[in-house]
Amino acid sequence: MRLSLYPINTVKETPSEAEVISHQLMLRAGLIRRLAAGIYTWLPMGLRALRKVENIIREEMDRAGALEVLMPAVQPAELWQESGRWEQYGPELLRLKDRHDRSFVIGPTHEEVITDLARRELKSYKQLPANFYQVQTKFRDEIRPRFGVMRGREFIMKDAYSFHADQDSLSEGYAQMRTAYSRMFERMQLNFRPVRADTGSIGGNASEEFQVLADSGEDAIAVSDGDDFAANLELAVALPPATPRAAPSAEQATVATPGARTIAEVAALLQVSPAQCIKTLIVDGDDGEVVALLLRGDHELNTVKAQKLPGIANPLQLASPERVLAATGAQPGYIGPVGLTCRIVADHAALAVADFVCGANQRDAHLTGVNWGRDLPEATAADLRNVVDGDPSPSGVGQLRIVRGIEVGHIFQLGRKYSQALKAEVLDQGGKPVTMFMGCYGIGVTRVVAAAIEQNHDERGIIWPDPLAPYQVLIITMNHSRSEAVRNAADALYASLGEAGIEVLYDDRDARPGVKFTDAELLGIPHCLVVGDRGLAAGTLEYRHRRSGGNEEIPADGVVDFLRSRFTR
RNA sequence: CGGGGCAUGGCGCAGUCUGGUAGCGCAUCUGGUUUGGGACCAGAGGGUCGCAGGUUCAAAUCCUGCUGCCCCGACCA
Repeated sequence: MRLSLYPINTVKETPSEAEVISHQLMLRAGLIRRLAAGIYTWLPMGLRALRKVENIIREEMDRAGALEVLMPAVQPAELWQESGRWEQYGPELLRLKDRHDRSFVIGPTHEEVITDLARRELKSYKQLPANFYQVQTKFRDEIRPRFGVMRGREFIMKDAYSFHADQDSLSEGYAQMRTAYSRMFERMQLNFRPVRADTGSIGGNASEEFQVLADSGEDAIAVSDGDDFAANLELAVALPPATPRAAPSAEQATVATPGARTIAEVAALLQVSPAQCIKTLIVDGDDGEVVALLLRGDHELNTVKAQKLPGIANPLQLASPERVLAATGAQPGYIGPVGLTCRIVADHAALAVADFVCGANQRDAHLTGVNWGRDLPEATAADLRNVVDGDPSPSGVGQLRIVRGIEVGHIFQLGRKYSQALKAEVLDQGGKPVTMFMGCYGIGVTRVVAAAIEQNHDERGIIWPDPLAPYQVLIITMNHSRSEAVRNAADALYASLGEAGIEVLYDDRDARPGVKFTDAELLGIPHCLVVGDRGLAAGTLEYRHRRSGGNEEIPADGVVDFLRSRFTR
């Protein structure tokens, strides 16, 4: 591809709408353009990168034995009514009517369609297991699309669905997909982690997210620095402290703390660390009563964990101030566990504090020197908090670090939720109908491109990993219009690299060197060859490596072999 | 959906408070000089100032309504 024939310009100014780096660079480098909120056109340069991602995914899906299909984006409402999601899905599901007033949806996902296909086509256990996938445009009417293509409303997803006669086969298929996913992201040279995830409302036995690590990521994940353990923050287990609680050394006392309601205020006023305080949260129980949840002052409640406790309302709901007053005799800010009559559940860490500070259950007062067992009964222990940096890893090896990630893939075992709703059955060996087990495996293809940039850039622009680069090599000419020798040499080089099967972008514009170098860095093509009169005289070319910034003179003969030795794929 | 903000040429912005008929940088086009890190000179084109009403002799500017977009929050197989 000759840049002189490429009509789309790069841009110096950062468009004001772009907040994250990948979005800024994608606009500036001319990979995408916005059409409406969360809806983007992929320009040629961006599309080539997108195709690279798609093709790696296809190759690995095929290798894992999956079969590509293409399902419709527009789906009849009846299928969604049959699965129950017509009611459940909410406004994120884009609904529309055709001219006959029949209801349709623009598919945000394809469980219904694929399950419908499976129940029509799959009749016998002998046809199982089967795995169908597609690379296709989805639409989800996100509340707040943002970060460009990272969280768009329309996006391209690879979604795969596997069908099995029993749970064992599903587990096996799931494991295969897990392997395939790891291979894909490794081939893309992304720094990623498979992360244990909450199965959420969908249920099922196992679920993992594939997270590309990046500071701008929307998800917090806990990773061990000692092994490959990684879990979504919602799910990461906080182990009970290894050291036993210290013996009481202070007497319980009531102190006046007028106006101090938060842990930070109380700790500052009393000159203690937040870790010496215990905070008490009153939430609704599932029986009309309230429950007190206790956390160490420096810890945060993990709502997913709390919600799973028996006796707690789901979804988790903080009790109203009136109910708090009725249950404790005090207002939020001055509540403590001493003397409470409601059920009390304490985080392991909260139970490990001696001589702690807590609310006194009366206005403008707190208690100090409080001790479990002596001043109040030992409470029920549970894991209630978010893990924090430095917590021991649940895997038993290493400490946890909290990092941020971009969820690019999600695999999970659906079980029979959809196959039951849509009656997708096959006959087993005994000729009896059995409901199929399903697995579901997604990758946000468009999001992967943004994530790759998020992880691979510098202040000058994109640094494509070799396998994702729109082009492998960029040729830049110096003095293009004036030097016939340069032009001829570069044309010949362009032709020969092309013949060698290398994907080449050729900057043959009549532009100043600075313009070309700056664009080269913005576009991020990994390998660059500079053709100029200087080198031609000596029979050399200048080779530049985008990532390392390296710069070397190489013999013009044997460029192809030289480049191949530098490709990292 | 709640809170905040923005809307002026392709992009980034000024002008709005204090009404007087639109400007800067980048980009684009023409000619010339330049050419190994975003050149310079001269010239040119391009905007019903988001839309609709209203006030006024006069509205980008004041008032009302609407629309779109951005940010924060709630939400997110």
